[in-house]
Amino acid sequence: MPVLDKDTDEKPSWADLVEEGEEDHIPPISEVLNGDTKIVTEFKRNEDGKLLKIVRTFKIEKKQVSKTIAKRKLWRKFGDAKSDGPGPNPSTTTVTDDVFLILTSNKEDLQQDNDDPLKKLGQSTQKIVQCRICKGDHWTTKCPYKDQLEVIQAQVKEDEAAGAAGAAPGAPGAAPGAGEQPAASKTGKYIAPGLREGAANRRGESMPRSQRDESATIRVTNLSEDTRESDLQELFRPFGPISRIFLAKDKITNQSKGFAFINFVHREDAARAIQSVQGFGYDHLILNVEWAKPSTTQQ
DNA sequence: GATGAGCGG
Repeated sequence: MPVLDKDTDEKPSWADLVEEGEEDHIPPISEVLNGDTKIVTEFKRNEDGKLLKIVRTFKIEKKQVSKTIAKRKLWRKFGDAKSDGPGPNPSTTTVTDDVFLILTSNKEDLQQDNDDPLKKLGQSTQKIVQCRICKGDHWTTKCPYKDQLEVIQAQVKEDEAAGAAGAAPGAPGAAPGAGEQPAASKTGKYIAPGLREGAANRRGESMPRSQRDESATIRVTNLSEDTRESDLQELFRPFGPISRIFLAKDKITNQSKGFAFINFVHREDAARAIQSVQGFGYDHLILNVEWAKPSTTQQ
């Protein structure tokens, strides 16, 4: 900018004045290129006023520098480095190794990511999920053997409790980590106590179904769009304790879909609710209430 | 006229 240039030319900064005063007879820093070596010669005055010549030799690695970056060498320096020559001043600047950024969104990388799973699947379009129980291609929670697993877990828990109480003579695996190995079959595969030969079938004895009890769930349809969960709560509370209310809503718009599920604690209460609220006029609409079918994901 | 959502790995 011409205006700035004028200013700086006419009124050098205090720092520059001091520098100039000190440097009156000091030759400027110079760089000489000699093949792949750069020799930088600098003169300095030490504390005693003696002139020192500092020669630094740099080995230049041949690199491809883009034109845009090379142009920066021509930029006018400012501040304390105003009088420095082009390029980095070795007395104030350390040039380190290049740091390369690894861009993970690289197209090639993405391509590779796509390739790998395909290889794994052996060109099939199979789902990638694998059941931990039976190795089938469904989630573990959807496994047909899941109930059995529940029994195993329940049995293990029971045994742990029995062992901790110090009772139950002959109960194996008193506590995990007690140095005792769990009982193993001839094949070395672990078999839960409840499933071992001679064990009584105690399926479902101690553990309640992990799934929500849907036997006391009713479905309410023909709700007006501005019905809220709290409204349903008020409407059905008189019949008995409610464990859950689900009002179907559009995930994105949050708009009510006009039907809801009410989980009562007691099935009798649910039955009475159906009896009473069925055909009930609510918000200019007539409600429809009936037993809910188990949800799609219920087993 | 509509039978929920989302969690894992």
